[in-house]
Amino acid sequence: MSINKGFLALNPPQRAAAEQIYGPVLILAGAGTGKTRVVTTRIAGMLYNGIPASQILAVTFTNKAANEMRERVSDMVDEKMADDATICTFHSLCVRILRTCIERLGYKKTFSIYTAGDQQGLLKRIIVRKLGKDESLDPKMASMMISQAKNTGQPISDREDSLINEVYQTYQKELKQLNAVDFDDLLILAVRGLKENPDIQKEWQRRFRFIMVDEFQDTNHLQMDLLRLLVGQEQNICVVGDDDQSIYGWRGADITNILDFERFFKNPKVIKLEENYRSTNRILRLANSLIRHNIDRREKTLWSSKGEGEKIRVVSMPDAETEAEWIVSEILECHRIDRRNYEDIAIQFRMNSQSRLLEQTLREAEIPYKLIGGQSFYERREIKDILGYLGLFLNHEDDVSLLRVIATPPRGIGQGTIALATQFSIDHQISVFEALNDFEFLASLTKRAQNAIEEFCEFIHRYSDSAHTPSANYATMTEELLKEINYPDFLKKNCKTPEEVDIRRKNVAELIDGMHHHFEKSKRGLRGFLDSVALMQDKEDNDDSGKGVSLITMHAAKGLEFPVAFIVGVEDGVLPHSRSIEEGSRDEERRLFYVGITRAMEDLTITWCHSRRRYGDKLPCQPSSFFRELDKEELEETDHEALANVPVDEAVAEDYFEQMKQMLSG
DNA sequence: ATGTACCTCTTTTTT
DNA sequence: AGAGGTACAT
Repeated sequence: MSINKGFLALNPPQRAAAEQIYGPVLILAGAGTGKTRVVTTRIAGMLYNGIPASQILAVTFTNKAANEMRERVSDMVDEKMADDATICTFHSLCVRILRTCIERLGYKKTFSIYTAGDQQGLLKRIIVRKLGKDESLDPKMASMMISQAKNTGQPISDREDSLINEVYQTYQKELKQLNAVDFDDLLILAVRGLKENPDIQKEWQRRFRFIMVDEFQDTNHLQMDLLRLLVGQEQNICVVGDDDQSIYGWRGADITNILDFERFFKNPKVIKLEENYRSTNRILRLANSLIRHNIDRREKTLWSSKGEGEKIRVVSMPDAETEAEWIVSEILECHRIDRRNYEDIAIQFRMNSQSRLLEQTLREAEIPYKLIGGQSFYERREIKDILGYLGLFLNHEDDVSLLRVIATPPRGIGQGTIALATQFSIDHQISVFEALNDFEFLASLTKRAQNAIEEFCEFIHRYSDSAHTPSANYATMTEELLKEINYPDFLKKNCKTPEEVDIRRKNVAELIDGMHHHFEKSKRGLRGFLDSVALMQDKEDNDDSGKGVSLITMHAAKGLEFPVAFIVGVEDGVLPHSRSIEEGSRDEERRLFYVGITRAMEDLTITWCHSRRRYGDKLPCQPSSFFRELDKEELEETDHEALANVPVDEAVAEDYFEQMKQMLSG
């Protein structure tokens, strides 16, 4: 699309938002109101008007969103014109800042980025060391509390001598010794780097004259600090968001950033986008009726010119098994009769564990599906193993990676030896790798263990050398590495089924492919590859490129749209989730449901179950209390019993006949 | 050092 | 019901 056509395609408020490039701008963009179109047209327009791309910064939350934005901008202007614009996530922006100035904060330039998995591994070790085997503190819980403390700047506990506080202190100290930072540190350190070094701050301020932020309702306190440090005198900041879609409060997102935007940036131009281009009016009215029950919000009323549409079906089910089977039969009918593509259909749920049953049922019906979210590609064991090796090559202080790979595959260094090395490293305040290279430590071991360790160290040193050579092809190096440690055999041994071997092999091959690709495309070397991998929490390469029905959490569905949508398991305790009720975040659950509803373009079906398996046994359920808040006018409520007694639809029968004929003639 | 059998805990949501 | 971790046996 050309830039002129781009502007012509915008409605008046959208165009106003795209044309206002100076001063603070707040765009309140309701669901489906074309905010991405506005942002991309805005950037393209700036480029077209001669603003150098290098002065433009657009920040998103996911890599997927960043890539999409870059592509759409490129489509509108001359190729290459957009190349110099910085379009990236908050976290990768911070990495870019830190790779140039982290030494001023007392870290080494070679620092590693720890993912959630690495972080929990470290926390677990600390907790076990402090409390012995019967740890009474869940590492996951600890990581959440630490993240909370880091993001809000509040103390982690009201008591300074509390266990969690001690764990937190130790964790932070050890991270630094490991020459590693976690996700939250990326933000904290970048903010500190800018705050404490006015020269650096000036440099980045000068660099980005125009700043844009997508999904602004998801920003937390630190991200706001970062933005305020980056925005220069001219105050050219434009944020886009929807307070009604703020669903990441549990991760520290601060909804007041958008509700009180004026407090941070004076006299902003506020533009509301309320024309929805996605859904029928029935769907929008249903969504409006629900979200009205939230008090603290910027009033918006979505409308569309898409007509009324069908009523929203609410169906009650005896149990989740029946629910899955019924939805599958609906999907089949939708595909065969209405000639819908499977890609047009999504099943949304509150928690990932709900997907299992749906997956199984879809598989049995031979309907293709893609599971979006779930375990990230980079969290898979085989991938973590390989990345562990590579991370260790670049950062010998990275104990977490070392401990991960030292016995993977086993090489004659057993648990006992590893425990001794860890203890020695703690006693002498050195890394485990240094301990393994320490003469005094080696002398305390059996000859056999000494040999195994010596061989391991030689191996690490050898690969570290080539890993540090910038011109060396790290993809090829990794292939050699895998051959040398005989990883394929190790994989085969550790898989239960041949299919599993196949999947894991494919994953490894995909990783290597990715490395080759990165090596040819990017100049940032192995470190750059590992950085981008660590920040690739979202799963864009994963599954959403495939074909089929989408299985997706409502969180992951934000920003997507589907002609036909199902929301399953809408019961008290699931949506709203029981944990959220305890935490008093019912409003956020309501917004989550709102997000789910507004994904639907034409057809929306909501189901709930009278009973559901939990931890193995069946428990009775109540329909979600949110049903009371929905406008009954837009609903068509039935239960499964009633539906099951309806005779086979004539159209269905006809379709089967048609299929038979095709089979016979084909 | 590796494999097996039992035991535990799990279910929010994820950059 | 399933996964992952631990303990014990080989």
